[in-house]
Amino acid sequence: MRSEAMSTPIHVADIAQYEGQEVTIRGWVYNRTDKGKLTFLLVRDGSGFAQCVAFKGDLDEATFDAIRRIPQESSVVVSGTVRADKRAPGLPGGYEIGISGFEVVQAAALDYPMALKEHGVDFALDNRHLWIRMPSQWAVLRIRATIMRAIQDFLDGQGFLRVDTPILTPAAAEGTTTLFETPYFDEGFAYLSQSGQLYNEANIFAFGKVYCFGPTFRAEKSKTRRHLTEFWMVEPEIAFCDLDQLMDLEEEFVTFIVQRVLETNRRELEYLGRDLSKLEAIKPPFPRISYDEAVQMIKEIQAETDDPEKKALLNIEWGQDFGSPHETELTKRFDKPVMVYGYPTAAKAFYMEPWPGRPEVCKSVDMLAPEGYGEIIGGSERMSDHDLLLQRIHEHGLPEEAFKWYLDLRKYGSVPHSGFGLGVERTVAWICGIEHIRETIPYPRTIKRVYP
RNA sequence: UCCUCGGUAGCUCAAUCGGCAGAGCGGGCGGCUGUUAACCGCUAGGUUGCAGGUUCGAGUCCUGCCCGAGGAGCCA
Repeated sequence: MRSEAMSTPIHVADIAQYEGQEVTIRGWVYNRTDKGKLTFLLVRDGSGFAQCVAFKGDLDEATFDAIRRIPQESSVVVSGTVRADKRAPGLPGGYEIGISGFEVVQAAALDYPMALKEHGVDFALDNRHLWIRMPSQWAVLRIRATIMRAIQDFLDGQGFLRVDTPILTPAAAEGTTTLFETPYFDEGFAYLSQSGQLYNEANIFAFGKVYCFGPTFRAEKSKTRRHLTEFWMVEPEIAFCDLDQLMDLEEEFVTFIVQRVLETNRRELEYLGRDLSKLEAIKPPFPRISYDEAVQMIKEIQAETDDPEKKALLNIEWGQDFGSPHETELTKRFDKPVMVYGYPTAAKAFYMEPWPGRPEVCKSVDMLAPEGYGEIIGGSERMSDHDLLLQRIHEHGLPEEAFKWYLDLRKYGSVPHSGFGLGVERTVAWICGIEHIRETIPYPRTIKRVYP
């Protein structure tokens, strides 16, 4: 056995740079295949997966025997010579290590529960702490990290200042959604934030362009593949910005994120089987259609549908918000995210600016991802007039006292301003092309799950 | 909260009309120099979600309950 000190410690991701050299990797045995006098170990080290090959004739008996018996997921230190071989699986793959030295850090217990095949969702999630070792989950979470980074790089590069907003907040800001409640000393109760937007609006008057980026909580009993009770949202807010400028920003932002993932994680996308051409097509301009046009399109789609069940689901009258079936059918007509603007005022939050000359419509915009992934962005131009905002607060039955500071923003130098929120997990699901949003966050929280 | 589907070995699933509880993977033992979730032989492994009921006999039929899934509503 050659001394480990003689070989270079490397990360599997860089394996191609070391062809012909003696190297050492430290990691875990993802899979083992025995073949007579030959044993293949697929070893992962966090940066990638590399095949290591042991040939009985090259090793002393004790070492070969140790390799042959090493249980799946054991932690190991492997040294050997890197060689190119087209047959070698792995990520990146195409290179393998001919084993000359082998050291066991810990032999894993034999009852490792994750098989190298499909698992039911419930079992996989019960074992999420182990599931993340699988290459599919590893790929998704690496792409998620790229997206988190791209979000910050884009906004920082555009002159936005990250200003953090509180997670513990006073009573419901919008009064529409159910919030998680927690006892708060002598103050009664505090609530986990569902949005940093109202604080962002205060922050732009100090910093111009800001964003907040953090976890968000919704206590709604939503049981779908698009919902989590804890999810991440980035919310930019911009002073002196109208709805058109907001849509310009949104499409540049989403394009930047998608292109960054294509540059950084091509390998991961390919492993996931993502159709890269669909992502490469994501470039401005994105289609922009009014709510009025969208309703018209949905009615046309409904008329063309033969399936009576689908026909019923697509029922819509002007004034109603879109449900998931409407969004799905609408986005199937486009190969880029589509921006739907000008929703009915009654269907949206109280703080949205009315459409000039059409008070029944407001200056809101939702961005719907293609391929049926649904809404990834909700945004609007915010109401800038103090008296109208106060009227809306009353109309919505909201406590004026709680909004005193928010109304102040319209007293001391009010300006037209706009902002939006982008849901990170839905964006990850769309870019990765995966079905369940719960695979896009390391430890998903749903109505039925807070473990592990 | 409502609708639909599901719960059988550690995992993924099968079990015909109500008639002996099965397979593959994973584990153990053995074989094979190129495996890609290898393959071949042998082997261990069961409170069929829970509680009742019908029946000579229930994984299967009936009643109630528990748990899970994804869809509606709500939203990102």
